[in-house]
Amino acid sequence: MLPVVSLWCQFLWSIDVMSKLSKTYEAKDVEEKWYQKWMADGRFHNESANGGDPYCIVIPPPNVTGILHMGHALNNSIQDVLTRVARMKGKNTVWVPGTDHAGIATQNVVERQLAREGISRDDLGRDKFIERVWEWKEEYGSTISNQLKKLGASCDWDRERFTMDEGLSEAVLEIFCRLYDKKLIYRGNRIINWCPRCQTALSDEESEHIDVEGALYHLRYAVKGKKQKIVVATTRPETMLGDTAVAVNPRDERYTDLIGQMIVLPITNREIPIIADDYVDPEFGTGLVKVTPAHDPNDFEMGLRHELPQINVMTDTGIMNENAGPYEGLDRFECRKQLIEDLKSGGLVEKIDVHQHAVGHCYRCDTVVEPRLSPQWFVKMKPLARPAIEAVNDGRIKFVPERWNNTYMNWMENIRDWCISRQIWWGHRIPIFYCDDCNHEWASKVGETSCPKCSSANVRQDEDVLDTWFSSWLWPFSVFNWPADNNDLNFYYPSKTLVTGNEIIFFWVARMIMSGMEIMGDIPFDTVYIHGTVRDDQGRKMSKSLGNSIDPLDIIEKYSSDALRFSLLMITATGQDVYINDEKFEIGRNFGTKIWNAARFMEMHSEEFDVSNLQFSEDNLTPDDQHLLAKLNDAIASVNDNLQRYRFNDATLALYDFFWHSYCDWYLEYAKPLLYKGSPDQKMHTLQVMHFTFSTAMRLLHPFMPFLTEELWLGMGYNHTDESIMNAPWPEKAVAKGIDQAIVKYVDGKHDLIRVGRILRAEYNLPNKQDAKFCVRPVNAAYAQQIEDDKESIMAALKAESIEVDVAFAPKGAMPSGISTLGAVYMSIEGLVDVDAELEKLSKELDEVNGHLSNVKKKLSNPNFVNKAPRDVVAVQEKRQDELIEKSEKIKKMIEMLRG
RNA sequence: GGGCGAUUAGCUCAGUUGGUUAGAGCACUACCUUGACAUGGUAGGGGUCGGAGGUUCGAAUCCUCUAUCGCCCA
Repeated sequence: MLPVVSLWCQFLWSIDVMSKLSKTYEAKDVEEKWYQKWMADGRFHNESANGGDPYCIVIPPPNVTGILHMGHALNNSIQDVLTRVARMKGKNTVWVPGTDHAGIATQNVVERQLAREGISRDDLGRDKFIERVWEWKEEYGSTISNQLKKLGASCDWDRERFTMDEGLSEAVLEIFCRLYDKKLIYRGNRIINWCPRCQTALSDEESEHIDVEGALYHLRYAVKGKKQKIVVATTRPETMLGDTAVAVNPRDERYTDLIGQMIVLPITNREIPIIADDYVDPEFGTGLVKVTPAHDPNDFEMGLRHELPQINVMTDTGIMNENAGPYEGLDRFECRKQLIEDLKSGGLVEKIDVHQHAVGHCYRCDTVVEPRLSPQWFVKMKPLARPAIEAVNDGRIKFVPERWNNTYMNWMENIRDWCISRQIWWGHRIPIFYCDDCNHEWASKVGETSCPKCSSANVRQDEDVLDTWFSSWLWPFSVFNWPADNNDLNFYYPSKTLVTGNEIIFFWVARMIMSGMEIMGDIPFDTVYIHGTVRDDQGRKMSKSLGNSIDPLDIIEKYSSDALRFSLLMITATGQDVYINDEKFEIGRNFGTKIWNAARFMEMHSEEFDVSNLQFSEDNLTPDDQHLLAKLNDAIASVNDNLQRYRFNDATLALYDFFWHSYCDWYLEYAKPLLYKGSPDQKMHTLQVMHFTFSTAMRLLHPFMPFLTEELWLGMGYNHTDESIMNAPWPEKAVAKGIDQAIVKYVDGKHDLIRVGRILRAEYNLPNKQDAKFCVRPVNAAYAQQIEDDKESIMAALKAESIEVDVAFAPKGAMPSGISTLGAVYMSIEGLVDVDAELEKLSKELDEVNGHLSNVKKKLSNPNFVNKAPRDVVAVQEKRQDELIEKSEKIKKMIEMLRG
């Protein structure tokens, strides 16, 4: 037993000596460790007093009841990238987090909790109930914030806000009173969307229209005093109990003689008039519509025009009331069934058609919404919309992608008043007071006990609370303690970019722009980046009921937070919906592993190396050094450019490609012989280039993979300059000089040459261990010299025993060969060359080249092309023609040699 | 009914102002456990860009029509 253990320990020890970095990357420990450290060091926090260039993002506050889903993960990964980049650029950066109180949702949660205890909120009473909600909030309300921390979100948690906290409540009351006094908030008896389950009004936006297969019922109504029956079509027959007219279009000649006659309603036998109104669409149904002013918004308007009575036939729980006659007490859908049965037996149903239509559903509980006549509070939107439309029209605020402008404009230009009162208890209570003695009504931010008009103590506050969005539309300035005049607000407002999904453009984005313009007189943010919706791999929205959601926390557990972030950003094309499955996250994990192992490799060779000196001499740069540094500069340019355009997928792709291919596949392999067998000077120089490049790449990658990069920043010792990579300088422009583009081009050619050589090896199934001899016939003397100078590294890449470089090289016998941009490559192998296979390969290649060539020739011989195409396009084709001719000639010569 | 988006390799998606015979990742095939990495390496097969028409010297890219799917609004 013992010897085995000791051997094992020895083995572990030897690995330990090789590298301080562990063999595998333990994401879980690393991520937890660094987040705690960043928090403890206060790295997410900033203050206006520190001055500088402000950069502020406000988080779209998730519901306090929420748990992190993939949409949040994407949304916050994007914000974190923007925030971390700004911070590294040295801006005074603040990302304000927080949650909203989600009135209906939270109330539902707590009511369910009470139900389990066998009590209702009414048993408890308003004050006690609110206490319970606060208790719930204290216990569970920080769930989503904690989950955001696992994601690595660098929010300024010292500034975390809640829409019901004192400061934000103050802002809500202040705004309400201001708008009330400006007559922009009013009370009206109108048709609103009523949720019979939540027993509250909803705004138009909160009623989600879902296409359902319903029925169009054709009902027969009797004309008074005649045997004639007319037919009306309706999707909600139960509302006929509240009909107060039947309407036709005045231009509909079929029914001209009916106008002014009376109808006797079935069941209730009430008499109602036939009226003429332009609203009626003669094409729909029979061209006759029943009018129910208390249960339909259009009928309501019609009712006002014709002074029709309004008969409400339901209670607020969706049960038929005393106006429903025999159906009193029945549920609305039960009533519908029963009523149709009764009408059928009376021969009063002409037909029932299958009918596709959109039915409003409560966005919180999915219950079918009932349009209902009810006194509610509204915000008058048209005056608020005007400046908000302007702000987008003149470009002060821009949407990315631009097409959302249209969606925004369309909604804003047809905006309707916003119903803000909710018949629930959890929320900001409407600050309106009524005097029961003199009927005075007024708004006040403080609790009132006497009437300012008649001094009566008989006053009471409105029972309703405000829509949750009435607090979140103030978010960009209320989080900075508006209305109190303060430095933070002056400094950080307006914020920079709002990052959100398209589903809350109306709910939230548009309203924030309106409140910003109205209250602050300035835009709340200058850019609105709308990202796509995260769906499952069948394109379905992720939802609990479908059971198709992927929990980001599971992904973090399985692959790491860095992997989650990087993968999400890499597969999310700008503004397009993103389809995910578990496997997608392997991209990020594998990339992280690749980086980790590259770091271990460097570290193994850096024992004698001082990372505090990364200054390499520009005169000593080898062609491969220059190539790597050129690619690094390209990556920096690409990442910056794509970030600016919100093309996160292209930014991550540039990082991925640079690191995996330029750094690992080419440079690291190039460096191996130098590090293992080179002179101390060569080794020193190579490590300088490697560490310089790696440390720059880590900084460029940090906003996307914050944890891994921080771990390596420390692990590699780069923290001697900046303690945390979070505060290290962001690579904004080219970082390396001394690069000759001709040499970069040569290295591209060298890579091509190596590729051609490898193909030759593969074609002859040469085992890895078997060395091969190569001959190269360069296209010119300059390349010949460069290849000669570079022979060692090319030989290593090709596992070649020797390389003969000769501009006049002619194979003595049959040799496998290929064409690279630097010149022809021949492989000398022992034994038989498969001449037929070589000939076939070469003739295939010749066909391909000739195919290209004939295309190019066709273009160039077309006078229209030569005359009309831009000169540089023609020049490209001409150059290409020359190259193709040359290549074609070469292949022909090779074929001849093989045959000869 | 109005608006928007999608349709490109077996799968998931890029392709930015029209200009080399269309790219990536995954999956697949062959070879490779070489002293960073098999969560890896090397090489390879695979699509003519939903369909039709048009504009143009030239179209995956622009226009029209059309089909299918999805989203938003009424």
